[in-house]
Order: sequence, then structure tokens, then C-alpha cells
Amino acid sequence: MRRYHIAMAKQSRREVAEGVLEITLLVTRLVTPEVRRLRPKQLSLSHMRALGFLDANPDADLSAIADYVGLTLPSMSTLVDGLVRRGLVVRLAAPRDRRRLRLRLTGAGRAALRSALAAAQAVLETRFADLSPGERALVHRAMTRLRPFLTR
Amino acid sequence: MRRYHIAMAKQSRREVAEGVLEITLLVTRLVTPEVRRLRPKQLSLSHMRALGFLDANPDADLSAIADYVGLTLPSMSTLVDGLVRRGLVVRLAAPRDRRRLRLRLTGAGRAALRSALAAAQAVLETRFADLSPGERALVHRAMTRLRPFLTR
DNA sequence: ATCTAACCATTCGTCATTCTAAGTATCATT
DNA sequence: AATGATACTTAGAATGACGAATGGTTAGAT
Repeated sequence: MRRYHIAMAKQSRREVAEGVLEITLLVTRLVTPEVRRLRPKQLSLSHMRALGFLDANPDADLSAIADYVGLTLPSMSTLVDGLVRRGLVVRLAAPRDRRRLRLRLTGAGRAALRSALAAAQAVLETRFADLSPGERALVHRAMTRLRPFLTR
Repeated sequence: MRRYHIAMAKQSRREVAEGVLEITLLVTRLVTPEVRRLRPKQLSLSHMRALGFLDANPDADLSAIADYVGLTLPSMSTLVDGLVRRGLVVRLAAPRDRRRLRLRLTGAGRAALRSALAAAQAVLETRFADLSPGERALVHRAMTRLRPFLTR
């Protein structure tokens, strides 16, 4: 395995946070229109995150999704409403508590999520086409380092 | 300046795109509720980015800001309208070209930007508190590399 | 010098997203 | 059984974004 010398500079936490925030906003701005363009199941970023959460946590209730996505309960209620109307999600009654919902992806929902994710990644892939292998490794490493701090 | 050996691995474009997208979604999830909490100040993320651009590029015209923030010209026009109405930005006429605007931050605008940025970045900063200096440098480098590919 | 094309910004109409406040149904506690 | 808490829904309003069309302004070609 080849090794490179990487010059190190002191970076304040503030600079790092600033950089991450800016890149996040740039990626979001780049990806959002692409995901939207997917016909006929156009999805917003919130939609994607809700579907992604449901994919990882089947039978979650509404509050859990709202909490994860960062929306209020009413907002998530109407958002899920749209997903149900499009046949991407089904509402089932929870077994012991009839106030709760059991939300579950349908096959169509899983497919829509997959294609939306693929579309989002495709934009980034073409954007990153001119990254050198070294830069790709650098970026990949950085993402790997960040992940545990963001998921905790 | 210290130097580190960084092990390199071959990373496919797909892996890099995947990683960046995942981190983007995670950061968005963290920051979104925090930005919502800024509601009384009425500054959205787009507002922040517009103000930030103006801070770095005084007397920029509307098209430049719209391009940077990633909004259409009409959207940016009304957005700036709101900023002007709140006294955060002033519209001046450009010297040589009367079609153009010269947009400039006011003192209040600079103050609003500072406090909004601080609030939005605070979440990330505390998250990244336990990153080692080496990891901070790595992440900062990666962000710096990514930026030109995202802004084109 | 004028005409034309391109450019900068705004207004208008529309749709999507999200909020708050209030309402309904269910559950838990006493 | 009554009361309060919880899970979700509905209603109404504010915001934010876009595309199309418009009004001026400038630059380039004839």
C-alpha cells in the first residue's frame, strides 16, 4: 500500500465545523433538485430520510420518525400521509397501543428509496469524477472519521 | 510543520459519493432542529449563506449571490428583499451598470450573521470536540478538496 | 446611430413544506 | 369512573422556492 506525506495544519474546531457545514449545504443544494426530478415518485430530502429510517427501523411509530428527521409531529403526519397516498408506506395499527402507528415500507417504497439514493449518489459521482485517487482516499477517510461522531 | 503518514486505500467513486451523501444526511439531521430554533430571528440557512457571502464579498450583485447560494434569481430577489426590510442589507446602485445592484451588509446584518452562524455551528463544534487534532486536519483538508467540485 | 440580442433584476401566480393551535382517540393512574 | 397524559390528526397561516413574463439597461453587430 502506498503512503503519502500529508502536511498537517492546526485547525480549530470552529474551522472544521464551518467547513463541514458549508459542504453539507453545498451537497444538499446539489442533490435536492436531482432527487426531486425523479418521476413519478418525486421525493424531498425529508421524504428520503423518513424512508431511510423506516428501512432501517421497520414498524417504527410516527414519533420516532419525526424525532429522527427533525420535524414536528404534525408535519411528519402530513408527510407520511403523502407517502401512504403514493403507496410507499403503509400505516398499520400497533399491537398493544391503538394510538400508535406501525409504519412500514412497501416494496414500492423500498424501490423509490433505492432509486432516489442512486440518483443522489450519481450526481455526486459525476461531480467527483475528477478527484484524484489520493483525494478520494482522503475524503473517504474523513467521512469514516466523522461518522461515529454524528451517529452517537 | 509536522507531517503524518497517511495510509492510502483505493476508494471507488461510488464509495466516496456514498460516504459524502451519508455524512450530509447525518449533519442535516443534527443541524436542522438547531436552525429551526433560530426562528424568532427569522434567519433560514439560505439567509445565512447569503449574508455570509456578502460578508466575504461586499458589493456583490444579486446574480453572484444567487449563484453562490444555489437559488434562482427570483428567489434570491425576494430573499434579499426580506433582508433589506429587516435592515440587515442595503441595496445600492452599481457605479457603471445601472442594471446591477451593489448589496452590502449593515452592522446589524453582520451581527445577525455572527450569532446565527455561532448557533448553527455550535452543534457541530460540540460534536467534534473529541476529534483529535490530526482528525480535524484531515477533515478540514477533505472539505477543502471537495469545495471546488461542488461549486464548479 | 440604430437595431438586436443578451443581461440584471423584479413581479406574479403557484405549489410544497413546515409551523402552531386545536381537536380526537386511546391509554394509564388513581 | 374520572382525570390527566400520550399519540396522532386536522386546520390555518407563514414561509420558501420555482417558472413565466416584464421592465429596464448594456453591449455588439450592422
